Amino acid sequence: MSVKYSIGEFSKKTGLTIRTLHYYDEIGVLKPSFVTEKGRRFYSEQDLIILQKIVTLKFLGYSLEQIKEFLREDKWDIKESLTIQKQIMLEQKRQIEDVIKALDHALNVVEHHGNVDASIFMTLINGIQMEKEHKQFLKGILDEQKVEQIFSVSDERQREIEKESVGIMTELNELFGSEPDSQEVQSLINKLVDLMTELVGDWSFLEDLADIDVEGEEFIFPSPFTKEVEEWVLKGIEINMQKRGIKYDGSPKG
Amino acid sequence: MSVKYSIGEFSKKTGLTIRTLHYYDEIGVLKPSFVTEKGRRFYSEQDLIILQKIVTLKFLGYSLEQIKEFLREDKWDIKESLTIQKQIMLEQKRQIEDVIKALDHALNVVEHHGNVDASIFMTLINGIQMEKEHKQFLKGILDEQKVEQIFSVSDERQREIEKESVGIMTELNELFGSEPDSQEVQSLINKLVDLMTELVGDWSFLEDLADIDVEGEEFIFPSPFTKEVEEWVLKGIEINMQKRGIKYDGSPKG
DNA sequence: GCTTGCATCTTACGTTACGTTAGGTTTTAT
DNA sequence: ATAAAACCTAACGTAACGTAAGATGCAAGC
Repeated sequence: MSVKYSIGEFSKKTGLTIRTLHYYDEIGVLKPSFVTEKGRRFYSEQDLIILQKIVTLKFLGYSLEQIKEFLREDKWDIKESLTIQKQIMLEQKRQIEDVIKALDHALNVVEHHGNVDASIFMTLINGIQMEKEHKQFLKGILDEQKVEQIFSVSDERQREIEKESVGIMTELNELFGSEPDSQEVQSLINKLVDLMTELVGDWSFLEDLADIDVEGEEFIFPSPFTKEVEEWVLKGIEINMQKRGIKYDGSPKG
Repeated sequence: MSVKYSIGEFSKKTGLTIRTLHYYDEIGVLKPSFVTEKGRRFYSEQDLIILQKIVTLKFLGYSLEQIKEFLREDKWDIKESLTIQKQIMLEQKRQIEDVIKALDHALNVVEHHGNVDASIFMTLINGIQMEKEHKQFLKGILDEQKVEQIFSVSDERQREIEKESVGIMTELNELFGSEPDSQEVQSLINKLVDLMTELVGDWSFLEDLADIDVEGEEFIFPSPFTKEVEEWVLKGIEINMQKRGIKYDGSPKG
């Protein structure tokens, strides 16, 4: 037989570590075609071919357990298997793209503002993170057209809004303690409400939302402010809404 | 204090399992703000906010160990951290895209031919998998322009070539045993050589390659045939080359 | 006060694909 | 013969939990 390679040679030839070859032997995905009485492993040309398959299938994202089965019976439905695998990979890609988008927007803000308050930062990321689920969630409540309209703002504009919003929130944070109906605070809140309005169309759907019983699922919207600052800001928003002639009850639901 | 939630309630509110909360407590990333003498955990509103951060940072792909540090000192350089993270995610995305491309091409072939011989299949995937490294490798040997020219074939055409090649390889496999210089075999080999020539421009670079000492790194090109079939096919190629008036020595290098 | 039942606790092993010592044996080279 | 490589097995470590198993705790009904 052609038991050509010691494990060291085989390792160099394949680029896999000796430990990996030991492991493959152990779990039975590739046992060397010859083992001496004293336990030394020797691999053949045929083993090289099998390993080639293993490496290739690993590249496609299959687990060693799956690969083991594939090698056992070469009757596996390649087409179905590939299709499933592609679906899995596409899903992973989508997730990564979401993450990259969030990182991108976050960087956009950070590059403009320098280091930002952690809570505000988290709110920003969360908004992006939740966009899809949020959208899906709203589609179950409102009509689809409206939801699409709400989220119709361009990516570029969204970045703008994010930057400005973060700036305003930061300023609000710093103004905490002053009068909620002061000129300065009201001006900021005005801008913030305008920005949010641009982002979500109008806020009337919030009233629809209020009717829905979300059963402790308030975890969806984290606040960018501490408890006290939030109450203070809410007071400011209430005043602002009254000035605009819109009823808005910011008090917590009993 | 506001020790509002038992672990069960907290679990429902956050969507994380009790086990996960136990684990976060264990590794110190989130310890409940109150624990009874008998060990019962109770979480506060503040804990909710911290957990919100944890979940958000996890979404961005950070490890719990990193998150722990981030939470400890809120002086972390957000910008640098985000930039690094983005690079990591982009790299992951690239890798997944390579896999998807390979799966895609493979499916393209399988859908056209039905289940294909495993070895041929592996060769196909491997060609795609290795494309980048291969390209990089060749750039170290040949001039860049030539390398680019070699890989200039369109994606669509590449799929065509792959389908046809697989078909020919399959037929060759079935014809094994007949005379290498028969009309049928030579016709197939002719087509195969033509296809390969289209894919890689011309083969003259193979001669340049022969001068390079690759030191046991032949693992790069797996064969789509078994040992015997390969020898038989090589004989056919040799004959074909002679007919074309090109010297080609398919015999193994001593 | 007692039992039932649910909530919660700790302990600890399983998962994936190896990396990394540690300590002993075998083969090869001098 | 002896030293240096090469190789062996055994076993723990990794990340982020899932999944029992078995022991307590606690509120409610009898």
